[in-house]
Formats: sequence, structure tokens, C-alpha cells
Amino acid sequence: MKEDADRSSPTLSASAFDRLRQAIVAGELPPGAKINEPQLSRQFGISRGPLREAIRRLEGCKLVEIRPNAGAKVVSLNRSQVTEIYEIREALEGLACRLAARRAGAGDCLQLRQLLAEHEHQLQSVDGKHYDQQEGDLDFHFLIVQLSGNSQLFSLLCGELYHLLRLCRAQTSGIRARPARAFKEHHQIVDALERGDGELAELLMRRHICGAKETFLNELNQTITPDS
Amino acid sequence: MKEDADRSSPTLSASAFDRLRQAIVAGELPPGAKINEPQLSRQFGISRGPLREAIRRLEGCKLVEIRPNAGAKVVSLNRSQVTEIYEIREALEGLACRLAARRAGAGDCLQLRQLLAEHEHQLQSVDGKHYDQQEGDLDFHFLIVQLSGNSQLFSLLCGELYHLLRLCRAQTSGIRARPARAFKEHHQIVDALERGDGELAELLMRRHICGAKETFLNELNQTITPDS
DNA sequence: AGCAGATAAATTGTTGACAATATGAAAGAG
DNA sequence: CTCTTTCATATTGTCAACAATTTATCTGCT
Repeated sequence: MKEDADRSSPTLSASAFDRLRQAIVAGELPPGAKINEPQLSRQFGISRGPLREAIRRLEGCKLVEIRPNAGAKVVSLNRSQVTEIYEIREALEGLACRLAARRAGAGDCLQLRQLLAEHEHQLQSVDGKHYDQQEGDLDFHFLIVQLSGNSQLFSLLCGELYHLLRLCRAQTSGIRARPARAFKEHHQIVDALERGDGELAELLMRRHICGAKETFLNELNQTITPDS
Repeated sequence: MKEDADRSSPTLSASAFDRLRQAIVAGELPPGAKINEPQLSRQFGISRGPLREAIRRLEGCKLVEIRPNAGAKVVSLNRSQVTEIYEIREALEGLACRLAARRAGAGDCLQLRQLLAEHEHQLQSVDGKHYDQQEGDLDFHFLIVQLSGNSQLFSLLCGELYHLLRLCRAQTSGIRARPARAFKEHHQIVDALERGDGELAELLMRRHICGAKETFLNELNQTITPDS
């Protein structure tokens, strides 16, 4: 949580929302952490009014839980809840892929390939940056959701679910498994998109996410086990 | 928008949230309507602080759109956006059905049948109450989502999407088509759930929602066409 | 010592006032 | 007459203080 002044956001409430969300998904405010309004208002140099509005917006993203008269806490997800999120993600990104296959042009697929190439390059050169590979993975999925053309789906996945996923990932050690396999699967998905094969693209994406779920659950097992 | 004092909610903000959401999904605050803070705060007899918090929560439900320094408006969905929502709903409720088939016991299915019987009875007796049939339809879907056991899915569908659907329905004339067909499809879905056939239950639910989408889009065409 | 209840501190909920911005109306130029 | 500019109004954004509730601390009793 940096103490920098303002991120040139139109309103203090929006700025606080951005900063808080960033702090949460980065793990600086770990799951279960209490949201202390006086402390944060001092830290951000703003009043409690806009801060509370930001917290209510975070509640809408399901990143914090508010208990009346007892304040807000960063949401803490146990294994079954993480599984639930991956189930939802599988269904929604499968849909995104099916839709994207009908709308993606040659340029779109090229953009996807370039993105994958960049990530592959970053991974091969600097081995210490698995962290970025994580964010890169979301970039890929982000782009496909955008290609789907379904704006409601976009706001659901990129506005809520992906942030929840980043929050979950911040809980684990940060050591990523199976980057090579993920790249292969990503390319296969683009293959299907290029052919306009929505059915296959959906199937591949669902499998890809299902595998990611199992990988992540294994990582959770190897991490400390508070189970929240 | 009733002027009654308070609905015994723990906090004024939560109370205002409930009242505003109800007013929106009931069509009392129609799509595109401006959310006037001074007016509503007078109307609710509360200060603007908790009211603003309620509005930020409504934004999280996607029921209002906030433009910085210009206030909030009730969201207005055009045909393509409604289509997008139905696409998402199809994927998510398909998932819900598949999951519910694995968890639903005999008692759960009986409860579903009873619910359907009640609705069928209401429909046959009082013909003027198509309106309730609408809400009853959501009750059925609500129960299935609950049976899925996926709490994240529940909060997504019942906390957000269903309210959006009710908002959309308030735009149309209120004259419901195809109640008989819907009942038949509902029963077929319960049939599949009873047999524990998740694949079939998902397929039937997806078809059911797809049909509901087309019906609704036709109703929209017969209504006035501002297209927002 | 350990626990129950009372007291004090801290935090959340709420309010009304002030500042900044946007909306709408009136006046003036082309 | 239309468009632009200016000004008045209304609304949003923010703040600091107060009230209500919860949490923590400290007694006093068994």
C-alpha cells in the first residue's frame, strides 16, 4: 500500500476503490484482514465518506464482506469456494470462446499470437518472473473475453471474477506450475478460433480452465492450510 | 415507491438499498431514470451519506450506472444487451442444473414439484395474475440454483442477474406468453433431476432459457421501441 | 486464579454543511 | 433565427463532528 497522493482519478471515492482493490488482489491486504476506516482514511489522506463508498463498491465485486456495525473484511475463500469460482469460470469462458470464434478476424488472432509470443519470451528470458506469467495468463483470457463481444460477460469476468482469482493466487506461494502446458493449450485455443470452430474452442477452454483449477487446488494443498 | 418509514433493516444504508432495488425492478424507477440524491434522501427521510452508499451497492449489482460528477441513472438495456444477459444465464443455469442433478434428493424434487403445482394452480384460478407467474418462474430457477450447492453461483444469479431480468421484464407490457409450455419444460427438468441425469437437465435448462430469450425479445418488439 | 459484569476506548453509522462540478436559462453576437 | 457565451441554479463530491454500537480493558466476586 503505497502512500502516493492521488492516481489522477476523477473522484476520491474511485481512487480509493482502485487503490484498495489493487492492495487486495496483490495480497497486501490478505484475506480475512479487517478494513479499518480511520486508519485507511488517514493513509489515503481522505475522509471516511468516499472511503466508505469505495468499500461498498468492493462489496459489489465480492472482494470484501460487510457485517453491519462490525465493519468490512477482505473475503477469505476456502477450497470449495475456489472450486465454485472455477466452475463458474469454466462455463463463462467456454461461452466466451464459442462467441469469440464467430467474431474473431485474422487480426484478432494475430494479436493473440503476439501476446502469447511475448509471454513465452518473458518466461524464457527471466526465470524469476513467474509472477508476470500469472498476470500474462489473465491477459490472454481477458483478450478472448473482449473478442466475444458480450459486454455483460466482459464486465462480469474482467470486473469481478478475475480480481477474485488474483486474490486467490496471492494466497499461494507464487511459484507457478505448468507454464509450458498452458502455452500449448492457449495456442490450441487460438487454432480453433482461427478456424472459426466455436465448439472446439469452447471445449478446449473448458479443459484448460479445468486443468488450471486442479493445478491451483494442488498449490493450495502445498501452501499452509488455514482453510478459512 | 412507498413513503413508509423503515423496514426494520439493521442500517439505513441497507434499508435504502432494498427499497431502491425494489423500486427499480418493479419499474417504479424506469430504465434511464435519474437517481436524484436530494429528492430520494427527503423521500426516505435519511441523509445523503447512507443513500450514496446504497447507490454504490446498486452499481455493484449493475442496476445503476454512475457517471462521475453527473450522478447515477437506472441502467437501460437494449436488445443486444438483453441477449447478452440471456446468453450468460443460459451458461450459468445450465451449470446449476448439472450440479443440482448430483445433489438433489427426493425431498428436493418434491419441493420443486410442489412449487410448480402451486404456480399452475394460481395460473388456472386467477387469470389476471400473469404477473405473479413471472415471479413464480424465477422462484423455480431460484430453487434450482440453490440446489446446485454452488454458493458463488447463487450469489451471482440470485444477487445480480435475476434482478436485472426483473428490471427488463418491467419494461414489457406484463402480458406473459407461453406459460403452459414453460410449465411443461420445468417438469421435464425436474424429471431429469430426479433421474440424476445432469447432462440432460443442463440441456433442457439451456433450451428452456433459450426459448425464454426468444419469447422475451418478441415481447420487446411488440412493446414500444426506444432501443435505448 | 478464573470468570462475570461494568467501564473505557475504538470503530461504525449518520448527519448537516461546504466546495466543486455540471445542468439549464438568459443574454448577446453573428 | 440560431448559435455561442455567461450566469444562476441544482446536484454531486467531500469533509468534520456527533451518535450508536461494538470491542477491549479493567475491576470485583466466587
